[in-house]
Amino acid sequence: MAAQSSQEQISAWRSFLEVHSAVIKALEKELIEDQGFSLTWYDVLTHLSEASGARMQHQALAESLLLSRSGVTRLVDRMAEAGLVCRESSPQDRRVSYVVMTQPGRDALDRASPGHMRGIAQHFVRYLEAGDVALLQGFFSRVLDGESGG
Amino acid sequence: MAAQSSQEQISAWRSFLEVHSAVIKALEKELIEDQGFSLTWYDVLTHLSEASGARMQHQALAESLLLSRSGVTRLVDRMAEAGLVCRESSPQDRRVSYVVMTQPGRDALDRASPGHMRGIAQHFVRYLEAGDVALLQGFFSRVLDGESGG
DNA sequence: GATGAATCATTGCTCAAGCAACAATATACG
DNA sequence: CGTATATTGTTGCTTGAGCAATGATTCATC
Repeated sequence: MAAQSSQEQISAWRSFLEVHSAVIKALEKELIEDQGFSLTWYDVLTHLSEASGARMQHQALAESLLLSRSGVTRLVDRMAEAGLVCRESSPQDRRVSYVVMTQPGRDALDRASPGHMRGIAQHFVRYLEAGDVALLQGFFSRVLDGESGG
Repeated sequence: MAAQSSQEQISAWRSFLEVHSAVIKALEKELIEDQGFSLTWYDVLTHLSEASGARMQHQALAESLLLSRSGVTRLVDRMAEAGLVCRESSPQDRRVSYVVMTQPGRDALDRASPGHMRGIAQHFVRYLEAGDVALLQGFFSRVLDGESGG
């Protein structure tokens, strides 16, 4: 690794940023045009749909979404007003309140999913060549392992 | 490519997002602690330092930074107030105003750069293994080529 | 040369997110 | 038990960004 040009590595980092920005903007635009909600909302619905009972604590949701707790509070406010989720307080611990996906939330996710998956395929996955996936996953895993622990 | 699991590809996309978030947050935190300004400011200074005459039109800066023009207007407002850049109107075309890096801006970039490069190395580059850079660059280039044109 | 269309930067407004402070509740420890 | 500490979600405040509308200027076409 030491022999590689630092220039190229920095350039890879910059490209990483550009790719992220370009792809995110394309996906967000499509999602909003098609379904009227943002990638963040989609993310919430996805995480809820994968959670047991379609419910998560605010805290856990914040960690999953890489958002602050206050951010999640307001995010859930908006999504609850739109009817996609609702809150339920826990009987065991009266501090916590769960975010629960409603049926309209499930419907919204089902409606949005195919198009969004197509978007990911079109703006990201289609540029992957044979072997890229494994290598990317390896790299990403190393980063996430390393960064989560410090 | 068609034979690859769609599941794995989506997973790669998700990891991409997580990596971006984790690394950006780490770098931003370090930069603010060390120098008191954000990644966006750093980006502005970098782009200016690479431009001929250390000057760019708002328009060009917006495109480079992948930001809106109004965003750039306010961004430059703040950076000008901090003394890192200043504006100069063009005599040829009186609509355009250039953003010019000041000496304090150059100094700030020089102070920030080594630490930031170290940060990129530590949070991103160090996880690259032999061959990763070329392959990543290939992939990123394909994405950027494809996405810029449509 | 004059008039309509396009381009550039700015401004008003809104929105989404973070931080710090807070209130309510739970846990630990004497 | 009772008190100190920690945790959970919320709120006030600030910040940074985008969209749409605006004003100033340039370009194009007649």
